[in-house]
Amino acid sequence: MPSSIPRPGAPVRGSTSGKPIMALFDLLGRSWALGVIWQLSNGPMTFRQLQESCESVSPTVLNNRLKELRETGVVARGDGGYALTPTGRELFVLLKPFGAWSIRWAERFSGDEPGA
Amino acid sequence: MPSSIPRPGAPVRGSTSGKPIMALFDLLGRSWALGVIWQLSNGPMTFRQLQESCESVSPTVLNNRLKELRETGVVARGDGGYALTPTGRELFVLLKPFGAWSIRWAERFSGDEPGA
DNA sequence: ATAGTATGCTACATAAAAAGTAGCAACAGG
DNA sequence: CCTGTTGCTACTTTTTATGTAGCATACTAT
Repeated sequence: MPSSIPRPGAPVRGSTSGKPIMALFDLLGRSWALGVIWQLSNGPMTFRQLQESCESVSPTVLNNRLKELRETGVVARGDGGYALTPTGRELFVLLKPFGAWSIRWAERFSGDEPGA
Repeated sequence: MPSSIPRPGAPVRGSTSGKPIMALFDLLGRSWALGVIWQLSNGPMTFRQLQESCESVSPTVLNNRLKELRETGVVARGDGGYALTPTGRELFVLLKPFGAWSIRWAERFSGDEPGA
Protein backbone atom coordinates (compact mmCIF):
# COMPACT_ATOMS: atom_id res chain seq x y z
CA MET A 1 0.00 0.00 0.00
CA PRO A 2 1.48 3.32 -1.07
CA SER A 3 0.06 5.55 1.63
CA SER A 4 -3.17 6.15 3.45
CA ILE A 5 -5.32 8.93 2.14
CA PRO A 6 -5.67 11.72 4.67
CA ARG A 7 -9.29 12.32 5.53
CA PRO A 8 -10.71 14.46 8.25
CA GLY A 9 -11.98 12.32 11.10
CA ALA A 10 -9.36 9.67 10.56
CA PRO A 11 -5.90 9.51 12.01
CA VAL A 12 -3.31 10.90 9.64
CA ARG A 13 0.44 11.08 9.49
CA GLY A 14 1.46 12.07 12.95
CA SER A 15 -1.97 12.87 14.23
CA THR A 16 -4.37 10.51 15.93
CA SER A 17 -6.74 13.30 16.81
CA GLY A 18 -8.57 13.35 13.50
CA LYS A 19 -8.65 17.13 13.57
CA PRO A 20 -9.73 18.36 10.14
CA ILE A 21 -6.92 20.88 9.91
CA MET A 22 -4.37 18.15 10.55
CA ALA A 23 -5.88 15.96 7.85
CA LEU A 24 -5.84 18.91 5.47
CA PHE A 25 -2.22 19.69 6.31
CA ASP A 26 -1.32 16.06 5.74
CA LEU A 27 -3.05 16.11 2.38
CA LEU A 28 -1.48 19.38 1.28
CA GLY A 29 1.86 18.69 2.91
CA ARG A 30 2.77 15.96 0.46
CA SER A 31 5.00 16.67 -2.44
CA TRP A 32 3.30 18.31 -5.40
CA ALA A 33 -0.15 18.42 -3.81
CA LEU A 34 -0.14 22.21 -3.65
CA GLY A 35 1.50 22.43 -7.06
CA VAL A 36 -1.15 20.26 -8.69
CA ILE A 37 -3.96 22.38 -7.28
CA TRP A 38 -2.15 25.50 -8.42
CA GLN A 39 -1.72 24.21 -11.95
CA LEU A 40 -5.29 23.01 -12.23
CA SER A 41 -6.58 26.43 -11.30
CA ASN A 42 -5.79 27.44 -14.89
CA GLY A 43 -8.27 24.92 -16.18
CA PRO A 44 -8.44 21.18 -16.84
CA MET A 45 -5.25 19.39 -17.76
CA THR A 46 -4.40 15.90 -18.87
CA PHE A 47 -2.13 13.66 -16.88
CA ARG A 48 0.77 14.35 -19.21
CA GLN A 49 0.18 18.07 -19.28
CA LEU A 50 0.34 18.06 -15.51
CA GLN A 51 3.58 16.13 -15.62
CA GLU A 52 5.10 18.67 -17.97
CA SER A 53 3.90 21.72 -16.11
CA CYS A 54 5.18 20.29 -12.86
CA GLU A 55 8.60 19.88 -14.45
CA SER A 56 9.84 16.80 -12.74
CA VAL A 57 7.09 15.01 -10.95
CA SER A 58 7.25 11.28 -11.43
CA PRO A 59 4.13 9.53 -12.75
CA THR A 60 4.02 7.42 -9.60
CA VAL A 61 3.78 10.43 -7.34
CA LEU A 62 1.48 12.35 -9.63
CA ASN A 63 -0.85 9.41 -9.75
CA ASN A 64 -0.80 9.08 -5.97
CA ARG A 65 -1.48 12.77 -5.44
CA LEU A 66 -4.32 12.68 -7.96
CA LYS A 67 -5.83 9.65 -6.22
CA GLU A 68 -5.68 11.39 -2.87
CA LEU A 69 -7.07 14.64 -4.23
CA ARG A 70 -9.88 12.76 -5.95
CA GLU A 71 -10.72 10.72 -2.86
CA THR A 72 -10.94 13.89 -0.85
CA GLY A 73 -13.13 15.65 -3.38
CA VAL A 74 -10.65 18.29 -4.46
CA VAL A 75 -10.02 17.05 -7.98
CA ALA A 76 -12.09 15.06 -10.46
CA ARG A 77 -11.63 13.58 -13.88
CA GLY A 78 -13.84 14.91 -16.56
CA ASP A 79 -13.87 16.60 -19.89
CA GLY A 80 -10.37 17.62 -20.90
CA GLY A 81 -8.64 15.67 -18.18
CA TYR A 82 -8.28 16.43 -14.52
CA ALA A 83 -9.96 19.48 -13.05
CA LEU A 84 -10.70 21.10 -9.73
CA THR A 85 -14.10 20.31 -8.28
CA PRO A 86 -16.18 23.08 -6.71
CA THR A 87 -14.51 22.07 -3.45
CA GLY A 88 -11.13 22.33 -5.11
CA ARG A 89 -11.92 25.77 -6.46
CA GLU A 90 -12.98 26.83 -2.99
CA LEU A 91 -9.65 25.65 -1.71
CA PHE A 92 -7.85 27.52 -4.46
CA VAL A 93 -9.55 30.72 -3.43
CA LEU A 94 -7.76 30.35 -0.10
CA LEU A 95 -4.54 29.40 -1.82
CA LYS A 96 -4.48 32.18 -4.37
CA PRO A 97 -3.15 34.93 -2.08
CA PHE A 98 -0.05 32.84 -1.54
CA GLY A 99 1.02 33.74 -5.07
CA ALA A 100 1.31 37.45 -4.40
CA TRP A 101 2.66 36.86 -0.94
CA SER A 102 5.43 34.62 -2.24
CA ILE A 103 6.58 37.38 -4.57
CA ARG A 104 6.87 39.87 -1.72
CA TRP A 105 8.60 37.20 0.32
CA ALA A 106 11.05 36.63 -2.54
CA GLU A 107 11.93 40.32 -2.65
CA ARG A 108 13.36 40.11 0.84
CA PHE A 109 15.94 37.70 -0.46
CA SER A 110 16.92 39.64 -3.55
CA GLY A 111 18.26 42.67 -1.76
CA ASP A 112 18.53 41.70 1.81
CA GLU A 113 19.08 39.24 4.49
CA PRO A 114 20.63 35.87 3.81
CA GLY A 115 18.96 34.35 6.82
CA ALA A 116 18.02 36.12 9.96
CA MET B 1 23.19 16.87 3.15
CA PRO B 2 19.74 16.54 4.65
CA SER B 3 17.88 18.69 2.19
CA SER B 4 18.30 22.02 0.51
CA ILE B 5 16.36 24.89 1.95
CA PRO B 6 13.76 26.15 -0.48
CA ARG B 7 14.29 29.79 -1.28
CA PRO B 8 12.64 31.88 -3.92
CA GLY B 9 15.00 32.48 -6.81
CA ALA B 10 16.75 29.18 -6.37
CA PRO B 11 15.84 25.85 -7.86
CA VAL B 12 13.78 23.76 -5.48
CA ARG B 13 12.50 20.23 -5.38
CA GLY B 14 11.23 19.60 -8.84
CA SER B 15 11.45 23.16 -10.06
CA THR B 16 14.37 24.80 -11.79
CA SER B 17 12.39 27.91 -12.53
CA GLY B 18 12.95 29.59 -9.19
CA LYS B 19 9.37 30.80 -9.18
CA PRO B 20 8.58 32.12 -5.70
CA ILE B 21 5.34 30.20 -5.46
CA MET B 22 7.16 26.95 -6.20
CA ALA B 23 9.75 27.68 -3.53
CA LEU B 24 6.98 28.46 -1.08
CA PHE B 25 5.12 25.27 -1.96
CA ASP B 26 8.32 23.31 -1.50
CA LEU B 27 8.85 24.90 1.90
CA LEU B 28 5.28 24.36 3.05
CA GLY B 29 4.89 21.01 1.35
CA ARG B 30 7.25 19.27 3.71
CA SER B 31 5.96 17.27 6.58
CA TRP B 32 4.96 19.32 9.60
CA ALA B 33 5.90 22.69 8.09
CA LEU B 34 2.27 23.81 8.02
CA GLY B 35 1.64 22.23 11.41
CA VAL B 36 4.53 24.07 13.03
CA ILE B 37 3.33 27.42 11.74
CA TRP B 38 -0.17 26.60 12.91
CA GLN B 39 1.01 25.73 16.40
CA LEU B 40 3.24 28.76 16.71
CA SER B 41 0.34 31.03 15.89
CA ASN B 42 -0.77 30.50 19.48
CA GLY B 43 2.41 32.07 20.75
CA PRO B 44 6.04 31.10 21.32
CA MET B 45 6.81 27.49 22.14
CA THR B 46 9.92 25.61 23.14
CA PHE B 47 11.31 22.82 21.03
CA ARG B 48 9.83 20.21 23.35
CA GLN B 49 6.47 21.90 23.53
CA LEU B 50 6.33 21.84 19.77
CA GLN B 51 7.21 18.18 19.76
CA GLU B 52 4.38 17.42 22.15
CA SER B 53 1.79 19.54 20.42
CA CYS B 54 2.68 17.95 17.10
CA GLU B 55 2.02 14.54 18.63
CA SER B 56 4.57 12.47 16.83
CA VAL B 57 7.05 14.59 15.02
CA SER B 58 10.59 13.30 15.39
CA PRO B 59 13.23 15.68 16.71
CA THR B 60 15.20 15.22 13.49
CA VAL B 61 12.35 16.42 11.32
CA LEU B 62 11.29 19.15 13.70
CA ASN B 63 14.79 20.48 13.78
CA ASN B 64 15.03 20.42 9.99
CA ARG B 65 11.70 22.22 9.60
CA LEU B 66 12.71 24.83 12.16
CA LYS B 67 15.99 25.39 10.36
CA GLU B 68 14.23 25.86 7.05
CA LEU B 69 11.59 28.12 8.53
CA ARG B 70 14.26 30.21 10.24
CA GLU B 71 16.39 30.46 7.12
CA THR B 72 13.40 31.67 5.19
CA GLY B 73 12.45 34.23 7.79
CA VAL B 74 9.20 32.65 8.91
CA VAL B 75 10.26 31.58 12.39
CA ALA B 76 12.83 32.89 14.84
CA ARG B 77 14.17 31.92 18.22
CA GLY B 78 13.65 34.37 20.98
CA ASP B 79 12.08 34.82 24.33
CA GLY B 80 10.08 31.78 25.32
CA GLY B 81 11.38 29.61 22.51
CA TYR B 82 10.45 29.59 18.86
CA ALA B 83 8.02 32.13 17.51
CA LEU B 84 6.64 33.41 14.25
CA THR B 85 8.37 36.45 12.84
CA PRO B 86 6.33 39.30 11.39
CA THR B 87 6.74 37.48 8.07
CA GLY B 88 5.49 34.30 9.68
CA ARG B 89 2.48 36.04 11.15
CA GLU B 90 1.74 37.45 7.70
CA LEU B 91 1.82 33.95 6.35
CA PHE B 92 -0.44 32.72 9.11
CA VAL B 93 -3.01 35.33 8.18
CA LEU B 94 -3.24 33.58 4.82
CA LEU B 95 -3.27 30.18 6.45
CA LYS B 96 -5.89 30.89 9.08
CA PRO B 97 -8.95 30.50 6.82
CA PHE B 98 -7.90 26.92 6.16
CA GLY B 99 -9.02 26.08 9.69
CA ALA B 100 -12.65 26.93 9.11
CA TRP B 101 -12.55 25.54 5.61
CA SER B 102 -11.22 22.20 6.80
CA ILE B 103 -14.17 21.86 9.17
CA ARG B 104 -16.67 22.40 6.38
CA TRP B 105 -14.67 20.00 4.25
CA ALA B 106 -14.80 17.43 7.06
CA GLU B 107 -18.58 17.67 7.22
CA ARG B 108 -18.84 16.26 3.72
CA PHE B 109 -17.28 13.08 4.98
CA SER B 110 -19.39 12.74 8.11
CA GLY B 111 -22.25 11.53 5.96
CA ASP B 112 -20.44 8.56 4.46
CA GLU B 113 -17.86 7.85 7.12
CA PRO B 114 -17.72 6.80 10.72
CA GLY B 115 -15.39 8.67 13.00
CA ALA B 116 -15.21 12.32 13.96
C1' DA C 1 -5.90 -3.67 -41.15
C1' DT C 2 -1.76 -1.20 -39.75
C1' DA C 3 1.20 2.17 -38.27
C1' DG C 4 1.79 6.18 -35.71
C1' DT C 5 0.62 8.97 -31.81
C1' DA C 6 -1.22 10.34 -27.40
C1' DT C 7 -3.06 9.17 -22.99
C1' DG C 8 -3.25 7.16 -18.37
C1' DC C 9 -1.27 4.67 -16.10
C1' DT C 10 1.93 0.37 -13.63
C1' DA C 11 6.52 -1.74 -12.36
C1' DC C 12 10.67 -1.61 -10.51
C1' DA C 13 15.20 -0.11 -8.86
C1' DT C 14 17.51 3.67 -6.47
C1' DA C 15 17.69 7.71 -3.58
C1' DA C 16 15.92 10.76 -0.25
C1' DA C 17 13.18 11.87 3.66
C1' DA C 18 10.62 10.80 7.88
C1' DA C 19 9.72 7.95 11.97
C1' DG C 20 11.26 6.04 16.18
C1' DT C 21 14.41 5.66 19.85
C1' DA C 22 18.54 6.79 22.54
C1' DG C 23 21.31 9.84 24.51
C1' DC C 24 24.48 13.97 25.13
C1' DA C 25 26.08 18.83 26.30
C1' DA C 26 24.54 23.12 28.36
C1' DC C 27 22.20 25.40 31.71
C1' DA C 28 19.21 26.28 36.13
C1' DG C 29 17.76 25.46 40.72
C1' DG C 30 18.40 23.25 45.05
C1' DC D 1 26.84 17.39 43.30
C1' DC D 2 22.17 15.87 41.87
C1' DT D 3 17.95 16.58 39.31
C1' DG D 4 15.33 18.40 35.76
C1' DT D 5 14.64 20.86 31.41
C1' DT D 6 16.11 22.32 26.90
C1' DG D 7 17.88 21.91 22.31
C1' DC D 8 19.62 19.25 19.91
C1' DT D 9 22.68 14.93 17.30
C1' DA D 10 23.20 9.87 16.03
C1' DC D 11 21.56 5.96 14.50
C1' DT D 12 18.36 2.31 12.57
C1' DT D 13 14.08 1.19 10.28
C1' DT D 14 10.30 2.43 7.51
C1' DT D 15 8.03 5.26 4.22
C1' DT D 16 8.01 8.37 0.22
C1' DA D 17 9.81 10.21 -3.90
C1' DT D 18 12.71 10.00 -8.12
C1' DG D 19 13.94 8.25 -12.53
C1' DT D 20 13.25 5.34 -16.21
C1' DA D 21 10.89 1.83 -18.88
C1' DG D 22 7.05 0.18 -20.85
C1' DC D 23 2.15 -1.52 -21.46
C1' DA D 24 -2.91 -1.25 -22.64
C1' DT D 25 -6.31 1.56 -24.58
C1' DA D 26 -8.03 4.80 -27.80
C1' DC D 27 -7.90 7.71 -31.75
C1' DT D 28 -6.23 9.09 -36.40
C1' DA D 29 -4.58 8.58 -40.83
C1' DT D 30 -3.18 5.54 -44.55
